[in-house]
This record gives sequence, C-alpha cells and structure tokens, in this order.
Amino acid sequence: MGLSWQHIHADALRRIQSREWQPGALIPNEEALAKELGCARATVNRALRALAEEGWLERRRKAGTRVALSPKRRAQMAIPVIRQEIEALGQQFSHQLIERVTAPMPDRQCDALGLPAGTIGHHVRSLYLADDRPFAYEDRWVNLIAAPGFDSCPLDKISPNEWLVQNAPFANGTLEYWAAAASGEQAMHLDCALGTSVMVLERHTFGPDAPVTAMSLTYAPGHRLQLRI
Amino acid sequence: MGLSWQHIHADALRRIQSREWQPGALIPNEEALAKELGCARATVNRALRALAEEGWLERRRKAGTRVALSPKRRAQMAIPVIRQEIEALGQQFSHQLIERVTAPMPDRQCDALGLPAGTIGHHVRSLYLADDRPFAYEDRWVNLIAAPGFDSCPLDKISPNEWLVQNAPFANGTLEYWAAAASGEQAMHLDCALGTSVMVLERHTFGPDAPVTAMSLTYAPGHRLQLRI
DNA sequence: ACAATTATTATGTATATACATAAAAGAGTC
DNA sequence: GACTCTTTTATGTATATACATAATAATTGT
Repeated sequence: MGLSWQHIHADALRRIQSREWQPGALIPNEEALAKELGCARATVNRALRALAEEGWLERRRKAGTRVALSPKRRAQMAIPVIRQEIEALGQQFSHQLIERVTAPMPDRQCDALGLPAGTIGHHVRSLYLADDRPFAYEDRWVNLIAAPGFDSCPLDKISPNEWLVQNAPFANGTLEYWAAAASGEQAMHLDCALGTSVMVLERHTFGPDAPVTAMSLTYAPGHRLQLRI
Repeated sequence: MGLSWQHIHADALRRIQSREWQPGALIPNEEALAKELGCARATVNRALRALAEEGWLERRRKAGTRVALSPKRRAQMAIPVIRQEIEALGQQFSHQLIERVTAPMPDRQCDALGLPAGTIGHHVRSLYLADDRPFAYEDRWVNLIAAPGFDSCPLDKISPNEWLVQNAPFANGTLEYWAAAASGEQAMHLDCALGTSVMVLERHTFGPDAPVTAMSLTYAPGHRLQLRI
C-alpha cells in the first residue's frame, strides 16, 4: 500500500508551516500531488480536505486549493458537562437542589427560546460542588412541552442537566460566556464576596421539534475556560 | 448514483434525535446500513465518520458504533482576530500602541512558553478600539528568536497580532479565558472603574520550531464570548 | 464591446475491491 | 480461575474508476 492520508496531511502541513507554500498561494492540484507523492488522488483528497476543515487551506472547485491567508483556525471546546469537569480535576462531584417550581417563564427566557411570553416552565436552581466546595450555581428554566416529566423527576441523585441529557432529545443550541459581578444570591451560594468577578455561561438548548431549556451557570471565582486549538 | 453521504448523515441524525437509536445503544454496522439504504459501505462510512466527529456517535474497531451516551458535543469557536471581531459588529477598528520595549521576559511567560528564565523578549502593550471606544487591552511578549524583526516592525498601521500572523510561522497554541477584576492599568485604558468585572483571554502560540508569543487580552466590560455548537 | 453560451477543469462524491488494524470473543493451557 | 494464543469481525484505509458539480476560461452571437 502507498502512503497514508496522515502522511500526506503531515507533509502538506509542513510545507504550509515552512512557507514552502506561501499564504494565499495556489498549491498543486490533487492529481499532481498524487503523482508526486506516489499515491491515489482519493488519498490526497482526504488529506487536503482535513487540512481545509482545520482551516489551513481553502478549497474551491475548479479554482483549486490555496493556503489560507489568515489561518482563521478554530478552537474546539468540549461542551461542559459539570460532572466531567469536576471529575477530570480529580475531585468529588455532588450537587444540591436549592429550589424548584413550576411557573410562567420570564420574558427574557421566553424570547431567547422563541416561546410565547408567559409560557409555563419549570424553574430549577441548584448548586454544583467539587469536594463539597461550591463550584457553580445553576439557574435553569425547562420547557415542559419538550421535556415532559421533568417537573416530577427526582433531582437528588441526578442533576437537572443529566436528566435532560438522558431524557430530552437534543439537536442544537447556543453557548455564551461573559464576566459578571456576583449577585447577592450567587455570592451566598458560591461562598464569595458580593461583586466578585465571576464567569457566567448562558446556554440555550433546542430539540428537533421544540426549545428545551435556558440555563445560566455562574462559576465560582477563579474558574478558567480552556480551549484547545 | 445512489444516495449521498449527506443523506445518510441526515437520516442517521434523525434516528439519533428521535431516539430510534437510543443513547448508548449499538447501531447496525456499516455493511448492514449500506444494504438497508442501498449504497456502498464507503458512503455509510463517510456519513458515520462525520457524525462521530460531531460527537453524536462513538466508533471503535470491532466493537462497533454506538450513540454517544452524553452527547459530549464540541462547540467550535473561530479564534478571535480582533479586527474581524470588531468589523463583524459593523464598527470601525483601530489600535493604539501604548508601549514597546525589549527586555527579559517575566518568569510567568517564560514558563508558559517553555523558555529558559530570563530569555529576552519584546514586550508590547496596546489598545484596540471599536468606533474609538476601548475594546480590549493587550499585553504581549514575543520571542524574537521565533519572530525576528518584530522588535523593529512598525506597529502604527498594523497590529502586533496582524504582523505576527503574516510573518511568523504558526503551528498550535493554547487559549484560556477567565473573569477578573480590572487592574488600575486595565481600568484606565478600558475606561472603566477599578475592579470592574472583565473577561481575560490568555493565549500562548507556538511555531513549528520555537514558541512565538504569550498574550493576555483584557476585554472591555460587557464583552461576550459566543460559541456555536 | 458586451452579454450569453459552451467548454474546460479541479474538486467533490459514489462505487467495488482489497487489505490493515484494533479489539472482542473464543480456544486452549497451566 | 487466570493466563496465553488464535480467531473473528467491525471499522479504517488505499486504490482505480466513473461521474457530478461549480467555477473559471473560451467562444460565440449580437
């Protein structure tokens, strides 16, 4: 067998990084590369397609393949699942239910989820702990249409997030982070001073048919969001 | 021709989201699916591989393909290039050089970049503006070995980041966000009160041969980091 | 000169075939 | 049972071939 597509991938990446293929320049076409490297065109295609997905190359039919001008590379992040975040740190995960109640959803959440104002939802506030120290404070509204049974599920052993992951269909969503000053409620539960700088994650989740949940997660001070490139 | 891999992809995704294929369950193998759907195994492979990359499926040789238990899907983020961030908001990008000096790099940056303590670097502090309002404050150390000429490049028209993107080879790096209270220096340049909650991005960039730069970027209050899933 | 049409071409995809490889399952041994 | 070794098997990859498609380049018509 000839070369693997990973070889071609590595070789092409080397040429890009060494500037043998300059930013913006056209590179040889698949057929030429295949001939030069002694493999099939499909193999070259596989390698170049991967490089394009990684942001190193830009490909267009007929126009050819060129090195990305500004390597607008993407960082990838595993969507945070708190239990895993905590266990990855070698700490003990636990959670506490603070309050749960079925009530009309605030306008802000209705808007974000695309639901009519005043839609009834289930509101859950809870606290996640790592080694019994506060890790994050969660404020969540759940659309009972998309997640029937959520209002009557036990939330002592399993966290709201885990119940939803297991029981509600999930298609896509949004994720947004910002820095905020801890509110009184947040400061109390996270065991920090009022106004401490904390990271907030707001997430909206949509199922294939209906919006599922709007969640805001306030991390304890010092939390870091790491992305790998 | 038979079905396209996008068709298979969409059909499989539908089965996952409708829970016809339950989380954790094994799905039929490629050959069976190819036969059922009336296409070649390679086509099924392409579709399932894509779904695995997106986090919906977990595949292992011989063990087969199963629906991801917790769909630990990945969010993707374009690595922030400030000019683009600002121009995407429809605002005018500009930047101001605050100070540049060649000096021994602090231990913290040397450690992070894997350079011996006391390595000489070029230190640049600058401010990015959107419509002439402060957008972010940048504090950057550059390894002159990896980016020769950086200490003598003009930084009035072009920003440090842009110069480096165009002139220094770039292989990989790290990206880390957290919430902090604005320091006096940061508050002054970002035109906010001391201690205001701000988002900080720290980024380390490595070339194929040597570390390139350690950067810390403090965003003006209110900045939001949006990720798409 | 300019618009509309056609030809060309690089990438994109589908297919059959063959073999590689990892990991599970089974067989055999102590 | 615990341990090897072998077999089986689903995914992973490489290949040749054929055709699809989009975008450019060339050509034609006015």
